[in-house]
Amino acid sequence: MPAPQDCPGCATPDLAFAAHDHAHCTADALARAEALTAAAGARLTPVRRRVLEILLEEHRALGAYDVLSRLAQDGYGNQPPVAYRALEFLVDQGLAHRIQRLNAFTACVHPGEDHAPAFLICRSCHAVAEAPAAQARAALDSAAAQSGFLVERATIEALGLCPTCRGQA
Amino acid sequence: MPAPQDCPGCATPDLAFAAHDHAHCTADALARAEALTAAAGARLTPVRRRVLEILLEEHRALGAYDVLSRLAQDGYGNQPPVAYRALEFLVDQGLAHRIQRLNAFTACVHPGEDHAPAFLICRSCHAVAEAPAAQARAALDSAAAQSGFLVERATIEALGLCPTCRGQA
DNA sequence: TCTTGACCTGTTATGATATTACATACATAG
DNA sequence: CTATGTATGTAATATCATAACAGGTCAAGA
Repeated sequence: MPAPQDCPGCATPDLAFAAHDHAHCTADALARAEALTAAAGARLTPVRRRVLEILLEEHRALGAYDVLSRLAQDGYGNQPPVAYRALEFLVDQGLAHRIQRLNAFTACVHPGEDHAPAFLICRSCHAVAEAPAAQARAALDSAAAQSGFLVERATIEALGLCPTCRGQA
Repeated sequence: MPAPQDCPGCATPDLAFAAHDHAHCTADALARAEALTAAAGARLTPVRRRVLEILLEEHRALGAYDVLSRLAQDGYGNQPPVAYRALEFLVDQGLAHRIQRLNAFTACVHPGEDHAPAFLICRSCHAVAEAPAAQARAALDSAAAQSGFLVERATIEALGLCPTCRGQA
């Protein structure tokens, strides 16, 4: 088995959007997933493994219900928790990412001004502040440019503790 | 009316989480909203104005249904589109932000490694790449630190065009 | 004045995403 | 072999979001 860096695939930023031996990356990733879960004392069961395969097969983000319908085709349970639980496991194990939203709105504190906001969301009191993120945005633009990707809109959110709640903890 | 920078409130990053004359910021923001919508030839109708007030009153992000239930208390319609439409208007006018996520999952391309991913999501072909965003993350951390906010988890997403789709456009 | 057309609001219905609660199966330590 | 913890299956329901259409308001122009 080649070392990870030998795989000329998805994990290499410049090649992420380019054609590459995707089957190779997939096999490689599955093998590493087996090793990592074993090392963590967790079990990469058939459903979980299949969900990871499904995610790896696609070069895009899948909704939980997309995953679920593919699982159902393979004879697994087709109720939402089946997919959500396997996905949660993979995220916990660092094998997948959840691209998430808050489903919420805040008033803009800089209306009428051109600005690149980042949102600081306190997980304790749920306060939200809008911080200036021009630098972070610039860094993102330049990282994207490495892959030839053109950023049109960016979402930068931080979940953590506000000063007040930090003081109380 | 004081100039915006005279308002010692929400819009000042260092003070965003600190105690301040919030009523002042609110009044100020509403006045500016009136001016901005008028200048844009748009109408800040009672529902829309009320929704902005509701968002401004809270120092946190509200779900559309939260907004809706407060609207209903004031005698406005209590069907989801009432809130969604007003919120959409405010976002279009730059008076509010929508904090959103994709509700989707991708396989991690760097499992087992400590990394700060940014997601590059092509709006045309829906491909998703995971780009290294250590710099953007560092910039975010430092912007947050200005307000005394401690970042635990960050979500950095870019919506735009991948190289392939750019070529086709 | 009347009409027209643009835009705003309300309502019904439905789609899409996510979780709770509980029942069953299964692996493995003792 | 059995008890325990963990994984999976299922039903029901909660939460978030949009499509489609009906009616109201208001201002510009005939």
